[in-house]
Amino acid sequence: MTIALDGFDVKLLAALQNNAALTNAELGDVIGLSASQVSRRRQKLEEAGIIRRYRAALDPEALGLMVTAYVGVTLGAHSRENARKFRNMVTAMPEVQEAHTLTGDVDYMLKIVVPDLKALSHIINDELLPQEAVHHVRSSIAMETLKDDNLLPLK
Amino acid sequence: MTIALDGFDVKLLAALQNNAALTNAELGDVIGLSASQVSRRRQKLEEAGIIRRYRAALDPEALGLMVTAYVGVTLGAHSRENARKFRNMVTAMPEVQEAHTLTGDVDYMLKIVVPDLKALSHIINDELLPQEAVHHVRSSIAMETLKDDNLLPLK
DNA sequence: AGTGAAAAACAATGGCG
DNA sequence: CGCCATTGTTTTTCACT
Repeated sequence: MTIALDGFDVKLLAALQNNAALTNAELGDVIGLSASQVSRRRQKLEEAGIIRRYRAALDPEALGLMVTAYVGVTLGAHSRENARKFRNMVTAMPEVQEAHTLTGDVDYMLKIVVPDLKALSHIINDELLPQEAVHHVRSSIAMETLKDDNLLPLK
Repeated sequence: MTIALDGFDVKLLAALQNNAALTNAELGDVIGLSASQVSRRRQKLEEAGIIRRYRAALDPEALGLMVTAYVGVTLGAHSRENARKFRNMVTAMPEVQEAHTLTGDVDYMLKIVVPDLKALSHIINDELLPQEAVHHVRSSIAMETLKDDNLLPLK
């Protein structure tokens, strides 16, 4: 399942994560390859799972999603069962964009996107805090987003 | 530039952010519309900027990017010029996936993806801290990522 | 606002150098 | 890996409701 990537592959991946709407011929122009070779390499990269999926990136504000927040969650009683329930819950919540366990004094960091502060308050007070495992929640609201492209750095 | 979205549009956007590789005919099956209507609506949504771009989502680990970190940055001397330089710098850094100004005691939160801890250390010590505006940096490393799909919640 | 069919563009494959 | 030709799909446009 693993694969050796050469310079063409890396360039192709970089181009595709920037703009997956390019045709194989256009991609070929950018990276210096023929369209048919681009097609073959793409298939390999998709099969190998290096390209996970293709996605449309949407404008949150145009969809009324005005609030992005980072929510740090500290768990209290570290029972396996409660922790498991908490993890299942955040994974299933559509407002949770990202969820990671972190080093440091906060157990989990959630990135949450919602229409307004009322919706954020609802999530914190009515969904997160009632969980048995949750001891403490601390939210910070993004006032300004300088960058949010989530483009991986490819050399 | 603004547009009225009906139920078809919302379903179409939801389907496209999940999987932009679907053909218009497949999308039509999912949302209950003919391929030609899907094509017309897509064009509208693209022109209106609601669909910002199409992207390939890549597997970070397959590309050797093993470390995700959240770095909170506190600025010291709040001179406009130093803050501007800081903002330009983080915006230009490819390792910075996201950068937001936050409410609370941390001025900026950066999501950073790098190959290893050495690269993270380099960014913090040799790029961030030498900036005049930067007073304090605190990094937390993601030990486990439960969710990282960045799919917007569409009702 | 929608369908269905035609025309144009594109992707994917195979053969050859 | 480039180039070319072929085939099948897909997108887009058009006529019509």
